[in-house]
Amino acid sequence: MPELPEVETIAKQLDKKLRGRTIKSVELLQTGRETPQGSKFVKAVEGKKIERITRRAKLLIWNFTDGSAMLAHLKMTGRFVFVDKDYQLGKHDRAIFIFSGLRIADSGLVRLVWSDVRKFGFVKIVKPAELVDVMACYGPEPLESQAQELADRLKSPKTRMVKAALLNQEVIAGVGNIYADEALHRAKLRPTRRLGTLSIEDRLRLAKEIKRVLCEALKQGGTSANDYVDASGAKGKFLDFLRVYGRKGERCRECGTEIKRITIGQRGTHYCPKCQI
DNA sequence: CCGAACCTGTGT
DNA sequence: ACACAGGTTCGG
Repeated sequence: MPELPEVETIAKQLDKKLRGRTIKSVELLQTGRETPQGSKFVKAVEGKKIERITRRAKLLIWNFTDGSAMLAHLKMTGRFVFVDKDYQLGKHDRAIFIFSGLRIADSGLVRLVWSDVRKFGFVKIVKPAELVDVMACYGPEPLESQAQELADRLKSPKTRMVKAALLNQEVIAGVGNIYADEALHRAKLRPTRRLGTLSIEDRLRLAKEIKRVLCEALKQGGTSANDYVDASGAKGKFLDFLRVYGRKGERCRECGTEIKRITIGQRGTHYCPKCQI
């Protein structure tokens, strides 16, 4: 589900609410997607003080004051949502985190629920050294990099389709299926184009559009195409601004041509056959 | 490189 | 019944 704008939105909300707090207790409702497993996980997180909560690629990073961290990947349907004391447990809830210092008077939000319908997501406790490795294994952060640096990442392998390259987190971090399609439309490039066929201008234009679309989506709190909600349970508002994603059969907002849908790397891929060459 | 796998839910 | 869903990893 969430890509960079959605994960960033959640990271900021969690950071604002939880920075400086201590994880008082954790209730594991369903085991199997946490590391270490079961009671070891509970033992590893309880009592940890949160220094700050950040994002790298599509990973949420809960930095603890002792240098260790909890990584959380939401994959397709993962959620972190603040709930009040009257919250009724849902079928797909995996854990509830309770934080010290949070009172009912604090806008009534006392607990954070981690849920995940499809169970692809995970949380993992890592030591400082492993955290360094994880941070280094991804490509550059698009919102913190110059367009030229991103453009340079899109040179090779020459035979790779540009859409596939955009989905590879080692090339550029945080771009997923929605924003790959949207950036390619804005840059007027077919998703099937091979990297080797892109001119210097093409790559720079694409890099700029990647930055632009991610920035605009972030301002709208991300895109709720299916299940996505932020930590307050609210949907993202960028859906209304999408130009191709999920618009198969509808008219291109630029030229009126019918939006096509093809499959690249087992992912639905949307584009305008007239605007995108 | 491609397809399958991990899962559940929803829409046609 | 079948296609499809914001992701990633693994095997062939």
